[in-house]
Amino acid sequence: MPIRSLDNLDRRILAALQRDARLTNVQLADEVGLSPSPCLRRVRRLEAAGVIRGYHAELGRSETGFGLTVFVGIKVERHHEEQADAFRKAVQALPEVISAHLVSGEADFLLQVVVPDLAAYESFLTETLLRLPWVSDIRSNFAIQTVKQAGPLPLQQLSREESP
Amino acid sequence: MPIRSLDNLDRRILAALQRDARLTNVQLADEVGLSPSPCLRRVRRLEAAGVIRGYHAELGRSETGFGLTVFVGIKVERHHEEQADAFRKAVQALPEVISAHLVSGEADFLLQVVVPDLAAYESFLTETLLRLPWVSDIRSNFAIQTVKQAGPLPLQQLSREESP
DNA sequence: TAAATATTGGCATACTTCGCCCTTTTATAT
DNA sequence: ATATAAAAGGGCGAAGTATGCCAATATTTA
Repeated sequence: MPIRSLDNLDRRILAALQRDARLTNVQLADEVGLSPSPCLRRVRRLEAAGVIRGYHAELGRSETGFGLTVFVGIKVERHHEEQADAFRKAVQALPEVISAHLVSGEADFLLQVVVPDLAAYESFLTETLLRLPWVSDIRSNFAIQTVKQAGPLPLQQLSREESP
Repeated sequence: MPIRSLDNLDRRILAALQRDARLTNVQLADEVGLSPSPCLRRVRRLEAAGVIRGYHAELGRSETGFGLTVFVGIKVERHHEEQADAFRKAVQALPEVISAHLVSGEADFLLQVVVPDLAAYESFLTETLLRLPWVSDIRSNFAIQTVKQAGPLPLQQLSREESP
């Protein structure tokens, strides 16, 4: 599907939709300098190619009752592939975990967890995380202050020569 | 502005828009069981109250040329408030940093950085991060695999009694 | 340079948004 | 209980939007 890479118009479309996913196609077309028809076709193509993975409302965490964000480093016992896979699936299924990565360094996995408060985190830690199999160590790092959140991918940093 | 807290309809609206921010108001109204008018009024109210902070396209990272995600722990020299503030502003202004939190634990700040590749990260590290004032230690944790990304806030976990 | 291919723009129809106003429900005070 | 006030829901219509189709234009390839 993704036959060619992104040209300048694509990047401008992506940047605009990343900033405001509810732009009408007419507004978007106007902003990037196309008429609505080709603009919409490009958007559909980007969606089909997996460049655009979805459109999401960004919600205020404290406003929605998630007062606490915790970054959790988890070490697992030297993983055979099977175990690692089971662990990943288990983590993926936890609603409180909003992002999770296998990482290099101190921890094996780095999770971002959102909960209403410390009490909720305590339950989650003891009743869920600590009960996951193969977990050998857990370090909880509490977010004290949010400096930046949900920043856009810096498309303008890409070399301007992706599609000559 | 936020006079009352979220009722069940609000939560269903938020959940729907978090899943798909491009739902038409008619679709959304249908999904939550309202007619379009009151539905739109609720959405506008949620926006005005800061519960909905924006609508964003989620982009594929590798598809857009950001092959490398790095979680960076930064220690700063014992901070007076002024320094901490300057540091926060500096970090906020870096496009490569898509999220940043002041955290408890090992590091003082935890940054999520996206770059095209290791070469780009090397430049960013040496030319930007290491030149920030008051930095005493930097640990780079490379994302090897993404287990979950941009998960929705788990609204269904909230006690169903926020607004009786 | 010609043909093939991809991309753009215009147009028309169906659908959507959103202000206005009325009805219904819920809360408050006797 | 009942009256009253306040809040929320629903209907309607004008203006704006989405999107398929087709012709015109630009780009690539042989």
